[in-house]
Amino acid sequence: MTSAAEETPPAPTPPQSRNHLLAVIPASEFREVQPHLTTVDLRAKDRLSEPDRAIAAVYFPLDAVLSMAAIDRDEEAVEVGSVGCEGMAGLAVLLGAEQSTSRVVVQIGGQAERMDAVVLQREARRNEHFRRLLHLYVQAFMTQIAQSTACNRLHAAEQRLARWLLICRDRVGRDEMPITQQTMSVMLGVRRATVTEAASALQREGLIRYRRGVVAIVDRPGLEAATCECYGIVREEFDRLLGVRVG
Amino acid sequence: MTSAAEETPPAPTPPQSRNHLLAVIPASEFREVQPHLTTVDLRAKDRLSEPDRAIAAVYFPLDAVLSMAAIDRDEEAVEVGSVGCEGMAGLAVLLGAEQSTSRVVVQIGGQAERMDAVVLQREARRNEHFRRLLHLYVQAFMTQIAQSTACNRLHAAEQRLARWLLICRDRVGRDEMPITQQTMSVMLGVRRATVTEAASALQREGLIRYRRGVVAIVDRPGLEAATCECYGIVREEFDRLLGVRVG
DNA sequence: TTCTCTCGGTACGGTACCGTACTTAAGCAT
DNA sequence: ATGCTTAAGTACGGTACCGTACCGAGAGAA
Repeated sequence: MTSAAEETPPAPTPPQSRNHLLAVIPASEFREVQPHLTTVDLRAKDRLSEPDRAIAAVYFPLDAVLSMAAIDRDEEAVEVGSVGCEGMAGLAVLLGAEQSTSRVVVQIGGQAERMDAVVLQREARRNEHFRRLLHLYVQAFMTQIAQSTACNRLHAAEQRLARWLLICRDRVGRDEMPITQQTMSVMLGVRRATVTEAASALQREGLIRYRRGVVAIVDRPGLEAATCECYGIVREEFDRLLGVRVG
Repeated sequence: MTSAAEETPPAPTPPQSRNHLLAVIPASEFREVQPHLTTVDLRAKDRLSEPDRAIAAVYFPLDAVLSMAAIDRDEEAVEVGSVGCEGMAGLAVLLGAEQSTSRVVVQIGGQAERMDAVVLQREARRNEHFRRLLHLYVQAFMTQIAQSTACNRLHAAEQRLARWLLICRDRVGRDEMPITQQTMSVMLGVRRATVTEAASALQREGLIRYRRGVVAIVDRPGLEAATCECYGIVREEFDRLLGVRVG
């Protein structure tokens, strides 16, 4: 979205999709997949799949951000990974499982392409590039979860909040994000009061700015310096595997 | 290993392999895969793959237990998942990535079947059941990591130690395990002193017994009651996906 | 306007850890 | 036996969280 479209020469072709996975498969395969995609509007807090219930469809976010969360039986949830325009939610379907133990919720509302679960399985079988790309995404997503496992054990709340904000920013593609401290506290697995303390520290350092229900990143390099290496490790791995140039 | 083998009728056929993934694929496919397997002896602390280095081979443990660990750049490691006779180490290869950001170390020495990385890719392509099974294992392994992400955030060291011991026991198939508190502290991402405290609490409660370098589970149901639900959630998911009846 | 609801700031005691460091003891080799 | 190496127990002050609770303020609705 450049502000002066007529100055820059037109891109060779406009991307097939705002979702990166759909954008980079060959045009011939995209044409096979496209008829099975439905663009849907997702609202924050919508639940797209529940633990131990069949997954009806997979989602390729365009500008929505989804969150995969593991839950305790008392509904206590912690985010294990997030999905934006770089990926797809519903990997269990791809891997031949019809359900998973985690929940997918919409974290930031927006659009996504929806595809029926059985259609995904069929298309992944038929289209080699699509299948390969999705498999690489599985590996990238595992990297994300694995790093969070370590991060949750080793790093302080302020660092993890900084990481979470950076990840979210990359997914959503904007510096300003509609999100409450309550939501962040659930994602990070800490008290809301801890988020307040960490967020006000980051604001005091001039890295973010926030008001009721909205957080904005004002100094991205500074925020990257304030977070742990987990952010960079995962980001580089996404880049290496998928060539995603997010953010 | 029953003590009176002559009393029980012989099993219909002896299993193809002590590794569950290799055991349950059809005989015809196993015959294709078998020539590419090499049984190797692994010693504790051996490293089978390193972050950001090409993965040369995948491993199907027979009685060894492997550990996948995410690492901080200061060599600080935390376990993100473990692999025993129910699984395979080297999933990145299966998914088309030639490396991953984590390290695989031998946690408990023993035997494993080794298969060349490129051979695995070829065999997975050729043998449908093998491929499907491995994909289900990827999903199960992701579940394991995801649950650890939450567990590391929500549960106390004593519960997590109990869970770790149960998982390890299931993998190794024996109640007595050669493992030091130092090792456990790294796996759990806590101080050794914290492991000492948690382990002596479990011993005081009569759930485990240990001496220098060896831990034994003496009351498995009790230990299951002492751990968090994460253990059961992951175990049930392995069972559901792979029909693994471990332990 | 005012009402209501949700969001964010703050406080207070409690605790489960942490880093560090020293001691004791087990197992092994000489 | 003797020593050496490594595992495990213990201690002590410090801190980053926790649970809970209350309060003020922003924002949309009446």
